[in-house]
Amino acid sequence: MPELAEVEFYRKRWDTAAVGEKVVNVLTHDKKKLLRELDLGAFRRALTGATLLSSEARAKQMLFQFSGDIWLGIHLGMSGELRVEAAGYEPGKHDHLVLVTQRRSTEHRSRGRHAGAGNDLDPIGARPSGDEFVSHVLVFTDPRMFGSVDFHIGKEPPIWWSRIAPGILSKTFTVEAVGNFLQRRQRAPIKAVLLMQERFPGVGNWMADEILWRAAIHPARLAGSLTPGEVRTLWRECRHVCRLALETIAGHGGKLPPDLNVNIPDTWLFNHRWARGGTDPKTGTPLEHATIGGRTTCWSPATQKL
DNA sequence: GTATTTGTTGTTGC
DNA sequence: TGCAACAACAAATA
Repeated sequence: MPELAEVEFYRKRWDTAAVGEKVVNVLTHDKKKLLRELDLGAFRRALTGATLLSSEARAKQMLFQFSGDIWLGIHLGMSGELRVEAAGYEPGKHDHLVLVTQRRSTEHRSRGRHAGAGNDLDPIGARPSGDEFVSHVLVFTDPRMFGSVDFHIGKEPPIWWSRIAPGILSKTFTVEAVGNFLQRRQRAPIKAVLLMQERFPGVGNWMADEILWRAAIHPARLAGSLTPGEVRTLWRECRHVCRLALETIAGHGGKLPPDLNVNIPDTWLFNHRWARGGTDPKTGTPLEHATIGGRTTCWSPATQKL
């Protein structure tokens, strides 16, 4: 599931629950894939006792900063999720990384931009009922194991973090930059080009379809065939969809109901694209599906023409 | 049993 | 060289 806004949603979940808390236990399994790059011993030793200071999401990646110059990077892959469980949670089959965190229930949390939010952020902390400690279990679960975990020690964030392309909502994401990129990829279908993270960081399969649908551009059009007007519309809808998705999906302080779709309006393609016999919410006409750029693609033939 | 899946990387060939 | 297409990764779900 996780694209730009879902990643931000999951980041907030961990951040909201556990910034200011100290890691008291690190549980891992699966050495083969997700944690393949890691020295598990060093990883557990370093993280145990470290306090979660802050976190950030960029594109589809997250970076959690801990005390002691420790950084934890997470990519959710195709099926990854971050959850927060109560103390005593028993990790399941696909819980590949589990951090047990703790703080004194009397401690005040100083937490940067969340300062002043207080205990009401934390349903467990809100009722300490005499307990000395508040505890959370941070779970990274990923059945398909396309995700990855990176561990880094240093004053600066890891190098891969700084190499993530500037966001679509940043100033460097200009019409010109988009136009130039589309020219370089002129022989590829626009759908495939929108999935390229070096220019459209955070855009995944459903966001690409949503953008093209709103821009009224057929996903199989070759990138080089777009008129200057279409390039401008595409640029605008990239920004629009990113902004809307972040507001709608990630804009609730990590407290959305578990079903991420719940607050997404019917006016989005998102809510119609998977249904068999789904219809375009703007025109009521049937949607079409095909594999374009190697991925399942949904579009509205009534408004997106070849 | 078959086909499908919201991501990324490495390989192959143009 | 640069770009485009595709297989592979793994496991759940329909």
